[in-house]
Amino acid sequence: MDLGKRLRSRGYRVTPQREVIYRVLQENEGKPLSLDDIHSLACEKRPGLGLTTVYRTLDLFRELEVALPVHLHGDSQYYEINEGKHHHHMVCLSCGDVELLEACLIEEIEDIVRDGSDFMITGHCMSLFGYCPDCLERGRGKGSR
Amino acid sequence: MDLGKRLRSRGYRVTPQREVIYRVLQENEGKPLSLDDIHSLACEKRPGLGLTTVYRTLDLFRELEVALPVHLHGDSQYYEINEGKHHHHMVCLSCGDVELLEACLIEEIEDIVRDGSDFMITGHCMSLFGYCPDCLERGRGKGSR
DNA sequence: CTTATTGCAAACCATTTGCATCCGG
DNA sequence: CCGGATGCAAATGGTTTGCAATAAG
Repeated sequence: MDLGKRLRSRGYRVTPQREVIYRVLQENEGKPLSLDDIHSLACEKRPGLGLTTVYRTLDLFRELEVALPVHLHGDSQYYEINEGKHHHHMVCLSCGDVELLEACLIEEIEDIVRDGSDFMITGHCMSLFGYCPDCLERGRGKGSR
Repeated sequence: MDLGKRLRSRGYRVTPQREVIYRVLQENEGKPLSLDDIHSLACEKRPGLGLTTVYRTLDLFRELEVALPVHLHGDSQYYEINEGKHHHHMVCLSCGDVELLEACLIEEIEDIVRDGSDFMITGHCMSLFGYCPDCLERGRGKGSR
């Protein structure tokens, strides 16, 4: 599970940029990061690291399944480190906070699909939207946009 | 449930462009369309209809909940008409075909969330990925990208 | 008539590409 | 050394904005 091995075994090189970006993902396990987030955080550790490198490194990490793309509401792409623990996300519509949800009903869903169609399911994505406890408490539960 | 009423009651005007775009969505119920899809189809009915108008009209339709944004794999935004029938999608990774899935386990998921967190769930999205019966038959079930 | 709507062209901006330089192995 | 990786600058392409002309009510 060490980055160097994973890179070398596929013929890729181990560079400080890749290590820094990996570290950023590791240190934010459970918190999906946008490419800009990753860039800023990586720049703190290695000033001058180019945004282009972040884009290219995340394409690579996704290919190697070192990182997983996360689909949240909105346009921008988020990533998080792949620790092999499947989970979903709950996104607060008020503050944008993301909470993890370890439960997953994919097996039940696959059963339903199997009974109703010949589709072969190989993957899925799911996100929940709502309001986090903090925002509910502060009365930002509904009206807010 | 007529478009004219829905528009006028909110102070918007009924234009041929909006009617054409609405008709395109109606005629493709169950098939998520990209903005370009909508534009091409709308242009068949009304040549010269601008792409900008498609963007603006879908923002409006989304606001009025006449259309719903659909999150599939990939980058582009898809839309489908909102007929009030909640459902999800199964996307074929080989041919891109989209099949509807009327089943939804949101209530079960909400139960799980309620037991494990104080998050208040108000919405969700889910998509399944895999291979459609046709592609499986043609042996495009796995290896293909 | 009044003003929302449209369509065009220009502006925007996130992402990608080309390329000279750099550096991992 | 050699070829992959990086960072910059330029190109790209989808989406948005400004604005004059058009048309809904």
